[in-house]
Amino acid sequence: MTDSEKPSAPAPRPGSIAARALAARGAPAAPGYLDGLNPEQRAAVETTEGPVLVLAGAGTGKTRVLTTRIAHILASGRAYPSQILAVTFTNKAAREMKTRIGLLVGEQVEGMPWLGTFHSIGVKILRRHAELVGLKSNFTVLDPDDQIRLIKQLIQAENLDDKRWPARTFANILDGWKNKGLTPREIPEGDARAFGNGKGRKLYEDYQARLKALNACDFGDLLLHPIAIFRGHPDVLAEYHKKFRYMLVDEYQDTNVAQYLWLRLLAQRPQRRDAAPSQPAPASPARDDLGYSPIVANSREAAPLINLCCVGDDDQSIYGWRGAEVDNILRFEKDFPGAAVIRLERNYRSTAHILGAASHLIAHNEDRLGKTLFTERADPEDARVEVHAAWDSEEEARAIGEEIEQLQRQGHALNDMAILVRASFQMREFEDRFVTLGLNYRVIGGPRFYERMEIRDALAYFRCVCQPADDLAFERIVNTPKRGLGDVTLRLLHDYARSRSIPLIAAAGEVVETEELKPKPRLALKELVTGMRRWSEALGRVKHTELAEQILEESGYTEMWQNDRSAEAPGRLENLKELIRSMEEYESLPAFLEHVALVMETDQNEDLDAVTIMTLHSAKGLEFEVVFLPGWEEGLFPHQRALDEGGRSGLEEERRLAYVGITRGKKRVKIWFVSNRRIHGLWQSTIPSRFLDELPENHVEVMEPSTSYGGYGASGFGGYGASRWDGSAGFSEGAYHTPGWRRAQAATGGMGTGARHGDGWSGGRVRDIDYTDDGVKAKADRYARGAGLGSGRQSEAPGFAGRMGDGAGARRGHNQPPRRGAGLYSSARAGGPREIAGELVAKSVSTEQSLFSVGDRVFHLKFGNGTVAAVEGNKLTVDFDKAGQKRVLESFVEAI
DNA sequence: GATTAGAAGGTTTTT
DNA sequence: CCTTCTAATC
Repeated sequence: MTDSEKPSAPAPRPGSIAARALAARGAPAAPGYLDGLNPEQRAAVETTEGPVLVLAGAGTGKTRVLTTRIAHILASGRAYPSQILAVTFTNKAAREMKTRIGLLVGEQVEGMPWLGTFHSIGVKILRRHAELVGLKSNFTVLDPDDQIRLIKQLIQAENLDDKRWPARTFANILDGWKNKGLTPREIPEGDARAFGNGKGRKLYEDYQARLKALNACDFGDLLLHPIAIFRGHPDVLAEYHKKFRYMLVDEYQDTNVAQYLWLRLLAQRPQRRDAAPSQPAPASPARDDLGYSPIVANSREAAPLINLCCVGDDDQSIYGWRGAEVDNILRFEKDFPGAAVIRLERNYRSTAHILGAASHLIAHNEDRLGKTLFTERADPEDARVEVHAAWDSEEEARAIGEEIEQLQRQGHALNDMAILVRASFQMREFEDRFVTLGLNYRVIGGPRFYERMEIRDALAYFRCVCQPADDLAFERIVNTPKRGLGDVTLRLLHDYARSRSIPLIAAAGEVVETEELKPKPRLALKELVTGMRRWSEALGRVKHTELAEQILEESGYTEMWQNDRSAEAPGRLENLKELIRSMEEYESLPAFLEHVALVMETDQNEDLDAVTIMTLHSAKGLEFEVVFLPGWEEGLFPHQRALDEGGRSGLEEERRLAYVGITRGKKRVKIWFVSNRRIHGLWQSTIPSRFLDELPENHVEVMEPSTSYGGYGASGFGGYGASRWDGSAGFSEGAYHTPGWRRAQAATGGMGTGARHGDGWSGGRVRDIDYTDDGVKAKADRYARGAGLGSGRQSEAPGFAGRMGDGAGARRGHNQPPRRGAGLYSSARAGGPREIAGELVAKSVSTEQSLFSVGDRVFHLKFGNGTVAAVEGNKLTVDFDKAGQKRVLESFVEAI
């Protein structure tokens, strides 16, 4: 045990006279840290004993409660810092918590070794007992990339076609199993059969065996191994039972089954009478089958106290798709009978309109514990939640850009504004627009620093040096830079290593002494091997930052990039320097490596004033004065795939996402939807999201389209006919059946609930953007240089020549969205019949004979009358009288 | 072994 | 449409 407990002077036993005395002492004059808490928050802080569930709605001071609670436990002498287990999901949350506790209790926070993420605490526990699961305590934590490479090897070893059975897919399946806390033996038979010709279970077993051989584990194992240890070694578990007096869990709604089991093992003390603390879990992940009886807290006899406090918000559970079990939070009271449930509903963040809109929306969900946020702020000046329509996504970006500029002119900081999108492909249009506007923006969630190729290569070198058994790292760098050590050499090394059961590096060391390799590769390998030996030997002797530099120099890695002519090379070298710099804070190379494995993140430059663009998922927990929510269209949001695969609960999760989005706004929330969006390069008609119809009329304002683009459709909502807001049309609860909904359907040619969108939506990536740590600058520079670094993208920014005006299509090339309405622009453009590929595509190509033939006159709801120019299956090419030539689906037109 | 053409596939993501 | 990865070249 490394932490600084003082067993000689235990904290007063809760409930003891000393404890009560302490509490009483605090009672008359409440300590300062309790000031300013509302009654519910205060209850959440002061109910220290027994299980507590705090349902903390968005913006209700959740973190404050958590940190104050810890401060209170410490200040009242209930426990020492080292006796508190406080778990979060992200490093960021852990860091913030630590800082804020520090503000309350000062130095004491430094004595809290058990404040961290599930995974970092898992690592800590595992390092202490690694040998119990067959690892050495200096095991490596594999990152997903290594994991996939390893799985690929295994799939090939099984003689499976790695095309048909992609490693990535198996990695996902594996992840799912581990999220559920399942060991190879426990996975459902069906699952096991479904992958790789029934070899799923075998692959899982092989994978685990391989990890053990590599002295490594993956992220999932950081939870699963401790669970196995706790189950198999009651003495170890007891040690932790004794240690942790108070447990706190943040974002409880995001916990998966494995995390639940982990927590439960720690929280559940053995009962006196039926002393069976650890029962084996059966194969099924279903909670009721796990063999746990509810924990009876503070029950008669000696059942020890479980001072577990979980904080969460079922309405913000948005990670079901990656294994989170909302059910964990919904069942808390059953799991822990007698639990105190405290609701925090007083919101300090948003206006009444925003809260009203969010609450009304989320009320459409059935699976929830039910909370209603309220605020005391009542400012008649507060803006309602705005709903805007745009013709297409380009206009959406343009209009939002304009609005942001206007807000900026009014004195708002860009830092106070955010654009929250459902899917990352939506970001691009905003980026493009902002670049042409010269508007600073920052993208959250791009490729992370530690995921960059050069960084991963460098780390692989370090890993080889620190952990000679790390074959994966060795494989990564054996021929980087190019040394002429290709497949042949590697295969030989593998065979050699396997036959002797030694790691690759060791094998390499031996092979170079033999005649097995040709002179050239032999020499190259020898140089690498001697380098490794030299570096390993220098490990404790030379300062780690210097050693790191030395490794990169001597291996030729730095040189490789110096000789690289490509545009990215300088940036990569810069990143390598940054890597070395960031090592300063750590004591040694191994210490740094551990940090890297768990904390895959880069600090964003927050000094710069910039609009934030990010996904709704990554926005959870944040707040902004002004929030833009674009893309509220069926199929995109709610996402088609969530609907298809998740059914009602999928829809509910999407709705929670919408709720999260709205509740990020403090002052203003502006929702947008468009009528046409480009999906996979093809333009598709879209219909407004059902969530729009679930917003309450009295908190929402439907905005008229700005004048320059107006003129389409009869009402404000482009082309969709009247919406429920602009008439006296009644407002009913039925999500699918509001007048607006039905009209929208009718107006788009009877497109169902997205069914026609084929197999889903998606889009390009923003990944090519070569962000340095400061995304904003990198992107701007790239355009400033004129020479595009990436592929295609720069072709869309025509030089910079003439900022594209706001008029329609400065950039419209041959792929255009359908022109709006009755061809506003149809004859305005220069030259001849334009090639218009505005395609409305359905994947379900009917083989039937078309009802139409060339020359037929047809009518299309959006494009008006036209003449059929060509027929191709169920797709027609139509020369519209006003809108030009388009390809449309037969079902979208009718004969006239 | 490096370059290049073609195919596949394209929600959300932390650790 | 656009990116990414693999297979087929030189």
